[in-house]
Amino acid sequence: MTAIGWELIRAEVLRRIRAREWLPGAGIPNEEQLAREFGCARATMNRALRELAAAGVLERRRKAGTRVALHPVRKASFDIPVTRAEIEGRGQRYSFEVLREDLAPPPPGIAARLKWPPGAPLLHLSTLHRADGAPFLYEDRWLNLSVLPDIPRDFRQVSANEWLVWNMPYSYGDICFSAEPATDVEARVLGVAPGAALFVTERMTWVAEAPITSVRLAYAPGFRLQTVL
Amino acid sequence: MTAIGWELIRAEVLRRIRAREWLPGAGIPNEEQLAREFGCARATMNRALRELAAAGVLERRRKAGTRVALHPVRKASFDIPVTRAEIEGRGQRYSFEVLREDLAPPPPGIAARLKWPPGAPLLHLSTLHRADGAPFLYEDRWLNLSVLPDIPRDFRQVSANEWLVWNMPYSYGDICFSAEPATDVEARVLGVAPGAALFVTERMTWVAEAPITSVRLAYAPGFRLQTVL
DNA sequence: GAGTGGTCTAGACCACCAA
DNA sequence: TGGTGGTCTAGACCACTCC
Repeated sequence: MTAIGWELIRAEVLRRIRAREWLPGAGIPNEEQLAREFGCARATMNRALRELAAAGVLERRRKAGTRVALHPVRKASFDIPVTRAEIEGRGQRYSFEVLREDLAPPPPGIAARLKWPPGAPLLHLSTLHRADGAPFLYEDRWLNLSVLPDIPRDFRQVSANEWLVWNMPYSYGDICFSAEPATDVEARVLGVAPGAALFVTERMTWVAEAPITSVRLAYAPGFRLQTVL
Repeated sequence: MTAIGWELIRAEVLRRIRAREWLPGAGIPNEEQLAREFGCARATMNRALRELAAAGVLERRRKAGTRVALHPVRKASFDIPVTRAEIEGRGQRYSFEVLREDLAPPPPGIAARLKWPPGAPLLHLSTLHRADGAPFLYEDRWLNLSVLPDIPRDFRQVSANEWLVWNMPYSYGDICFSAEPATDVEARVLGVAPGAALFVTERMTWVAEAPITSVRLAYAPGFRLQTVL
């Protein structure tokens, strides 16, 4: 039973917590003691406990030691695939259609959140993504051309979504999910009644202090975002 | 200047990727070579590259080596707080009200997903959570009493939500987000029009093969789930 | 078969922070 | 100020997988 993998150790620690052998809020032995008990090196014990701390199960502080989290925060995480991959991953045929493409100043709300000077123009793109020909997602996007030098002439061959992933990857931003009634435009494009409940994703993306894009994705009814805890 | 060794290395590797010094799809030097270049131990290099691989920036395979991810998958993650904490965290006053509490067989769909014998009863709880007195969240929950021995007589003093986090933590399950039109019950309870767009969360929770609870959370309009990329 | 990442070890030093 | 976790090292063996 020597040389146990850190994953086995993590599993055993988690078992003790779930089995109430170690109670929420109570401290557990320190790394050195546990390493001796499990017959492994301290670094291996550290790896196992670190992973559990990252998952929110344990709380670790120098000197204070390691304790079972009192208020375990459930952390959910999921992947955000490119729309093409999302649809093709379901075994459906992907297509898209650019509905609008022009230069215009963004509405004040979007300009403010992008910290974009009011009145200055951005590229405004509206795209409908289809799965097996049926409307799947309506994308309303504002693009900052000044940080996108090699931007394509038009986005009719490659969707903006995909182009950005290929050409401006590893940017950062925030994302927000909500349920909203379909606007008239969304209703018409997606083929639903105005006011229908739509799952909406809004993203703002940046690279090095410069705003790249603000996008609103309105999914056709039936869309579900699923993950495991 | 509080950055640690492996974090600095990770940052430099990420910089090279963003700066196109290492191109998507192309391989990068192996751990040993990079460790020599950065003047660190191979274990330190491994830590930095492992973190980037976990973030979806790098793809690593034995023998094949490490390459910059061709299709960087955006991974979003967020915390799911207890409802009380969520409301109090906004500086609002939390209260809740149990609208219904009885024993009944769950509807077939829920029974099937819980792998629960059809016709066998579960505890059915409906709770309205309020923020500053205004309806915030309608919770419709099915609880498996047989794995919850010390369950409270009633849930009027502590919400089921909170009791479960305290007494059955570290369970696992899945979670699903969608936008749905308000049912008649939800509309009446939340004070919105039937069919209004509601953000809905559905969770199934298990402990060691035994279903604990299935819950549907319908948020009042205006709710937004936010996180960073 | 051989090259690469994944992991483990034993020891060491350091940063942090509660006592 | 001492105990604890965070990290680094140098070396080693192993598992996987491409050639």
